[in-house]
Amino acid sequence: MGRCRHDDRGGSYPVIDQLREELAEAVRKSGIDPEGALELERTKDIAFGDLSSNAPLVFAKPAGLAPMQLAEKIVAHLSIDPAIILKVEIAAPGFLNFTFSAPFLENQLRAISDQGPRYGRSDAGRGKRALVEFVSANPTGPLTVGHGRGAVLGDTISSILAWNGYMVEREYYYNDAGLQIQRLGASVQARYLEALGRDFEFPEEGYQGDYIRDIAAEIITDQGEDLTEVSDFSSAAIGSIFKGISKTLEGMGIRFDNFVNELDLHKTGKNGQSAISEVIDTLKAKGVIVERDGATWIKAEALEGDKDKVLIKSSGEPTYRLPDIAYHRDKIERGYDLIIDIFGADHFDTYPDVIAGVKELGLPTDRIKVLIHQFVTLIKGGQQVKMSTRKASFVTLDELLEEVGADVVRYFFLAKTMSSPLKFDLELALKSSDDNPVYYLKYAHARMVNILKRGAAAEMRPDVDGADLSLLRLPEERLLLHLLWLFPEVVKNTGKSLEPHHIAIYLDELAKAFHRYYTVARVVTDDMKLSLARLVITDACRQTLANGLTVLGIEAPDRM
RNA sequence: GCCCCGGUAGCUCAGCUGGAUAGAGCAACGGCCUUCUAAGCCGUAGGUCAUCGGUUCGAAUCCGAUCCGGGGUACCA
Repeated sequence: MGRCRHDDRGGSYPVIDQLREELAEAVRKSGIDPEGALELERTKDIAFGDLSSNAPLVFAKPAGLAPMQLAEKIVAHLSIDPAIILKVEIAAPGFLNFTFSAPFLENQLRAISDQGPRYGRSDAGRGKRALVEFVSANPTGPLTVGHGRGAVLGDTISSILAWNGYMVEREYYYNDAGLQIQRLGASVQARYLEALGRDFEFPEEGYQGDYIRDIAAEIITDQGEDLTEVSDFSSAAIGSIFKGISKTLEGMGIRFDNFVNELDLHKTGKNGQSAISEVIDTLKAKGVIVERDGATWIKAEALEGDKDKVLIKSSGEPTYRLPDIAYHRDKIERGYDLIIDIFGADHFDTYPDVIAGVKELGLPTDRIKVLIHQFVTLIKGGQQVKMSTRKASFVTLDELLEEVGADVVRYFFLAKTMSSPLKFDLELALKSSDDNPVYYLKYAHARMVNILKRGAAAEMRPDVDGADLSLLRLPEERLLLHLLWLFPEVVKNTGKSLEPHHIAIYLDELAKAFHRYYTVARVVTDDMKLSLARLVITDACRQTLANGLTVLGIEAPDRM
C-alpha cells in the first residue's frame, strides 16, 4: 500500500495513481504484465461507481481467460484500502467498477474547505516555466472576432498551466516591419492627404477601414500637416492601433507579460549582429542556404519538404519565416520548458518551416507545442460574413464585446474544441443573451451564494469539522461528491491535453447537478444538523464552481 | 492536385488513446412556483454517428477509399 505523497487533504488525483498501481499489481499477480497500459478512469455513469477499468477485457486474450473470469481473478488479488474504496464490482462484459467510501468523499469536502480558492490546483508543472504566445495580430487594424478565439484560448490555456503549477508568461509577438506595415502607412498617408484636401492616391492593396481615416485625423492634430515619410505614418498608425488592441484585450480580462516585435530582431545586438543575420549565418554555415534569382532560399531538405522556401526576398526584405525562426530561437534560449504557440488555421502552413528552421540551428524543438484553432464563421442575418482586415469587412471584437459582454464571448469560444470550426450566429448571440449557456453557470453560483446567505441569516455556517457529513445520503448529494472529487482531475488532464473546453463541459455538469439538487432538497431548514451538512456541500460546490470559472476567466456573481 | 480541420438529434455541439443503453444545450410538445431567485427542474418526441469497405470478441471512435463544407498550398503575414 503506497502512501500518498501528498497531504491527504490535498489534491485528490494521487488517489487514482495509487489505485492504478494497486490494480497493476493485481493484474501482475494474475499472470499478466500490464506494461503501464492500464486504464482507470472516471465512469461515464455514476451507476457504475466512481472509477472504472476495462483491464479484464483488455487482458482476457493474453490471459487465455474469459473477461469475466479474469475479472474475478484480478479482484481476488486486489488489495485496496477500505478507507478509500468501499467496493469493487465486476460488471459484464468485463469491467471493474470502484466506488469510493463515504469517509473518503467526506474528506474531499475537507480538502475543498481547506484549500478554498486553490482547490483544483496541481503541482504537475512545479518548477517549470511555460511561455504561451497568442493573439500576435499585427497592428494593421482592430482585433476581429476571429482573433478573439485565439485570445481567449491562449489566455485560458495560460491559466490552466498556472493551475498546474507552471510559471507562465503570456506573450504577444507582432511584425512591425515589412510589406503590410508599409501598406498601412501608405493607406494612412493617403487619408491624411485627402483630409487636408491635397492630391492623393489610395494604394491598390491598401487598408480601407474607417479607422484609417481616424488615425489620419489624429496625426493632423498631434503632428501637424507636414508629414511626408511613409514610415512616420506607419509608426503613428501602429501606436494608435496598438492602443486599441490593448484596450480590447483588457476588456476581455487579458493581460500580456511580454510584447515582442520583429523590429527588435533586426536591431544590432551586443555582438554587432542582429538576431536575424545570426540565423542566416548559422544556416549558411550548415549549408542549407542557396542564392537564386536575387533571393535567399532555405533548401527543401532542411525543411523536410519538397520545395525551397524564400527567407530573404530579392528586395532585401526577409519573409515572415526568417524573423519567426529568429524569434523562436530566442524563445528557446530564454530557457522555457514549454513553449506554446496558438495560431489560427490560416497559419497552418507556416509553422512547420519555422520549426524545421529552428531545428536546423541545432536547437531542441520538442518543447514547442503548436496549437491550431479553426476559424470563427460569423453568421449575420443567416448570411456568412467574410472577414478580411484589409477590405474592412469584419465585425470587431470590440463590437461583439459591447453587445454580449466578455463572459459570454469567453464562454462561447471556450465551450467548443478548438479543432472544430466555430459558427457564431451574431443575431442569436445578441438576441438571446438572456438564456445563453454561460448564465446557467453564473446562475448556479449565485444560487449557491444565496443559499449560504440564508444559512448565515439563520446563524448556520458551513463548518466541515462541526457538521455531521454522514447525513449527506441523497443520490443527488452522492453525485455532487463525485463531481467535486473530479475537479482537480479535470484540471490536471486539461493541463496535459490543453483543451479548455473540458473544463467548460465539466462546470456545466456540476451546475446541472446542483440545480437538480436544489429542486429535490432544501438546504436550510429547521433541521439544524442536516442544514449544516448541506451547507458544507453547498459551499464546496460554490468554491469549486467559482474556481472553475476563475480558470476560464469568467466572473462568478453573488447574485443575478 | 497536395496538406490540415470538420461532417453525430431540426439547429449549435460533446463523446473519438476501441468497450457497458450514442449525450447536452437550443428549438417543439406536456408538467412543476404558499417552500433557500422558475435565468431553474422533470417528462415526451427527435439518430442509417456523411457513404462504402476493412481490422476486432466488440467501431461514432482505428485503417483505406469516396462525397460534402472550411482553411492552406506566395519573393503576404
